[in-house]
Amino acid sequence: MPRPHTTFHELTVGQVADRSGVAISALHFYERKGLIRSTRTAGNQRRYSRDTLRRVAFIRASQHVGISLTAIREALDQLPSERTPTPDDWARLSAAWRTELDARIAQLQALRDDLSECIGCGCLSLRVCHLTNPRDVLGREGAGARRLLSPRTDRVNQG
Amino acid sequence: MPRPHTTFHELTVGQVADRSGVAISALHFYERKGLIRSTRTAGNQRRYSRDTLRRVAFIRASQHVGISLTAIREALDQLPSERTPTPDDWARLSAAWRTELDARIAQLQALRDDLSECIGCGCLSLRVCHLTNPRDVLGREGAGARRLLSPRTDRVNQG
DNA sequence: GCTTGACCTCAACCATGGTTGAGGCCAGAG
DNA sequence: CTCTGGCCTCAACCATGGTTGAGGTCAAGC
Repeated sequence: MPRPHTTFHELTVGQVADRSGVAISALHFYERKGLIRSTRTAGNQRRYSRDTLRRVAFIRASQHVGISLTAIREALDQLPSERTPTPDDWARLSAAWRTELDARIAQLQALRDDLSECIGCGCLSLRVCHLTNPRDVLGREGAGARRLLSPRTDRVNQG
Repeated sequence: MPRPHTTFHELTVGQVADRSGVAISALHFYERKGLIRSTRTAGNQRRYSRDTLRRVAFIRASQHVGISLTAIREALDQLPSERTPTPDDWARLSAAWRTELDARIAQLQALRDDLSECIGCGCLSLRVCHLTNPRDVLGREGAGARRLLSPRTDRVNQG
């Protein structure tokens, strides 16, 4: 079984796929969309640096929270491009995501509370109900958050 | 301006669109997907009963929470088919949705808390972190929840 | 009886987030 | 030196949630 040659610090696409639990096709897709990067061997094969595993984990985690790839890409673009991100760099991103999450949780809670009122009055339909009059719910997420949680095949990170 | 003839209890698709803030094309789409129903006039035009406004409001509200049309349809299928749903019928649905919402909020909170830990340790990537090891996050939502909140054009229910 | 606007159907198209398959290259092992 | 597994590209396809446009009908009003 001819296995591709790699140095200690490089991973093939297959290795990243195995270790991250993400399909090769998805990795290609993420690369096309600018979420991850690779170098190429003389034979035109992709090689990923180890921190790609972190990036992929970050991508998946973020998707779980309902964030679009575009938004995730924008977040990742904040990472330093010319050095390997430090734990501190990741911590900054995580902190930003926490804020995101707090906001989303607050929205859901507001919705839930409105819904409770609606249960009381049976009004779930018109003008009275905040739920159905959501001009005050906050900002712009665009389309594309495909799932809130739990995609069909989830086993990110075996190792 | 020839306006379609309607009785007091029937609404044209245009009226439903205006009052619900949902595009006519979306109403057609919902009907194809079985989320709403209409009768037809002799001239083959749709007529909606008034509780369609409630249904549409329910659909939009549910979409805001990230629930797919398929799931919404299944919920609506629980409504009595041969009589107009009562406030109580709607209350039962709303209660079910509240449970849904509670679960989603709990998920997001768990994710957020994991994330906070990750910030502490800078681990956001591998095996250690619950966030990236989500085999325990709960159930099956399938694909398709397109947005968590706030679509681009939100003005449901003017009247 | 013609115009006009609201409505109809059906097919094509858009974006997101991917997967699948065809056809081909590269490299290590026998 | 060939076989084979892993990788490559590119195009097509899938689902969700719709929108857009072409071409045609229906009915109120002048």
